Amino acid sequence: MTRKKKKATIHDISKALGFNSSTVSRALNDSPLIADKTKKIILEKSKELGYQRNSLASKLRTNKTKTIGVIVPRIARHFCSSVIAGIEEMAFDKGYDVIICQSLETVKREKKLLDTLLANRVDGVLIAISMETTNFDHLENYKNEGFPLLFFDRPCDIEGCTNVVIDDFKASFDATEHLIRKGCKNIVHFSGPKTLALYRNRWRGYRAALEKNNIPLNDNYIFESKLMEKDGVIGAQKILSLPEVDGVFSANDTTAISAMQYLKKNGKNVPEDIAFVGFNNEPMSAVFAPSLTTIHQPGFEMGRMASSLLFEEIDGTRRVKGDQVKVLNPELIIRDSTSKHMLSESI
Amino acid sequence: MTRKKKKATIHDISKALGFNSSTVSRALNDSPLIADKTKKIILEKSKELGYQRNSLASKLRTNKTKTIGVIVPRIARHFCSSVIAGIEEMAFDKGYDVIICQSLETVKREKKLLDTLLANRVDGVLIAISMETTNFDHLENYKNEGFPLLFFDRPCDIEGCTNVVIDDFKASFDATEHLIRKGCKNIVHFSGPKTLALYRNRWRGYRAALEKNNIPLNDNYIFESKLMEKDGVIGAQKILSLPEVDGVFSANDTTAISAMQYLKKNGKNVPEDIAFVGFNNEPMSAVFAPSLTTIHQPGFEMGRMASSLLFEEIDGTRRVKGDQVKVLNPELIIRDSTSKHMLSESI
DNA sequence: TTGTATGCGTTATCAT
DNA sequence: ATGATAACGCATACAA
Repeated sequence: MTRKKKKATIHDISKALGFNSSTVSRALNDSPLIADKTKKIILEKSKELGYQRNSLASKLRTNKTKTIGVIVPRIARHFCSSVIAGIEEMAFDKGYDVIICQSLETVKREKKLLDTLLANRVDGVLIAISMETTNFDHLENYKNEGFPLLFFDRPCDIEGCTNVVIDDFKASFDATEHLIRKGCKNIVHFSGPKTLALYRNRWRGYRAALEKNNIPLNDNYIFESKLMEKDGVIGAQKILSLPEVDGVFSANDTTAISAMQYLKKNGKNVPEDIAFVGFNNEPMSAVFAPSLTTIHQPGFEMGRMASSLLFEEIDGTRRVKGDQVKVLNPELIIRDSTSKHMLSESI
Repeated sequence: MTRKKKKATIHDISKALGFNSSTVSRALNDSPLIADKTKKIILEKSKELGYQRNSLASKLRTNKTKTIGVIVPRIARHFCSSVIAGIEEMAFDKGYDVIICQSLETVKREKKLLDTLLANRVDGVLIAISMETTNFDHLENYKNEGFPLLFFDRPCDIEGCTNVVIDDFKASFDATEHLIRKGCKNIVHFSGPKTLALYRNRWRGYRAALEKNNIPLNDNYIFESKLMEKDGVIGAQKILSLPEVDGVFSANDTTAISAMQYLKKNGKNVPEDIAFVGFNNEPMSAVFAPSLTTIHQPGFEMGRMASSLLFEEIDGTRRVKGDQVKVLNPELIIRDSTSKHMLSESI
């Protein structure tokens, strides 16, 4: 256990060899100006001395970090980690590093993370805003300064933003109509905070499907929450007091599964008594009994798309004028939680 | 959409106010040397100009980044994200930033990430090595240079390392003995690569439990793989050709669940025909039918412990001489996948 | 309490 | 093809 050694610098290499430090720098950057044999000598010596470039100095000098930041609500969520995988793949191809951060659904952390990323002069940021984020000032400031900031999954309404999202309206419309086709007449909707455009869109899709099928809207059937596990229990309890309810469209899987568990324990059968459709296609949903019909979102694709747009903005190859929206297509995954064989289905 | 503006520096503030830039620097760092009213003026102006400290310059100058790196195999894994939560909490208290990275279980990425972290001069690194990592050279070099590098979950055998782990031997012993008590006589073990000490320990625990209970060891019952989903299917297929098998101890939940699914589809009942114990307590395991008996690891606690030790090493308050191991206690979570009511249980 | 001068390690712009 | 020098933005030792 040696004591912490001082790191070798290009000056150490230059002194050891008699070359000037700028020659060393150029050689280490594989500049075409430097003779091959010189490069070889310098590279060897640098290995010998255990040289490792100080990125801080380099970034400070060049004013480029070749690094982007990503802020997601929670890295553990399947959808988030898919998006991250897509981003990392794209970034790798472009030679960029990625700093992953989680806001844990709080604005406070979101602000702090954004500040830290910018203090570290990342070249751009991709963000899925937190559930608490209703005021966009902290984002708008940076956006107005011309900083490459791009939103995915949860769109942001401020001017001049690029949003990469899935078609939440259509997905929810399809999900709800699927329940209706399965014979459901009294469909509850587990909604997230309607302060988020995302959840407003899902709610609108639900309503549109009911309207189109001449099913009266009932405000008592909209349960708004943060869609945590406990909210599923609360939702299930409310449902038990509404015996006519025969279907649930939940804006995420976690809450749907939690509700199904509670209902099963309390003598309700899924899908026979109540059918369920979730959202997100968490791995858990395929494995729960009954497996959950849900919406699959192309997370990996979204990550690739969002980062590729961000890189265009960073490189200046994309002119950003006014709002831009890229919409990806979600997919309804039909499973057992809606496998009723009811009369209406064959009509 | 304004064009990218140049960021304000302490010099801009100093010029605007007539103070020297070092006064500005001190004021922004809330130095006690600076008069309160001066501080106030400088702070106001800095806000007006939208000043934001350039961390790169600051870090370069001070040779301290107040940042640690964490490398985990996959951020999506429940256990990993629990550890990260613990690390982030501890780091927040100490005023450190955390850079999260995933090796995706490959040495290549692991090396690259470690290099990037060190090029960015993080103050220390916490790592759970990848499954492929059998050669520790890339880690040993840094360790030998006195760099604060600390291992968690998957211990590292190189000299002078601190490892924060759970008692994998005991957990596996308990898991296996639990199966034995439930009447299992022919117990298969799904093992990870035995090149990892972690999986060797789990395998040893399994063997020790069999030996203690006078159950002959059978090498055909050890299925070694990378414990992916597909390995569960392969394992299940092998089991179908071994009709005497009545129990499985799997070194992770994913593989166990995948195997249970396959067996169920092929007419085997769990736990009646074959009982299962997994490892990791993934959320999915509570939700699968039958729910999976498994080992819960205190991830959050491990994260707090590991980071707290790392900070001691960074601060120099901990003398690191020779190997150190911190062992946390896992917990057997008994669920339906081992709920046999067999004769032997009541003996 | 504030100012002056210097350097962290790198790269870019000159010059040779 | 290589060298000399300045500058990126900040923090600190020293001076006043």
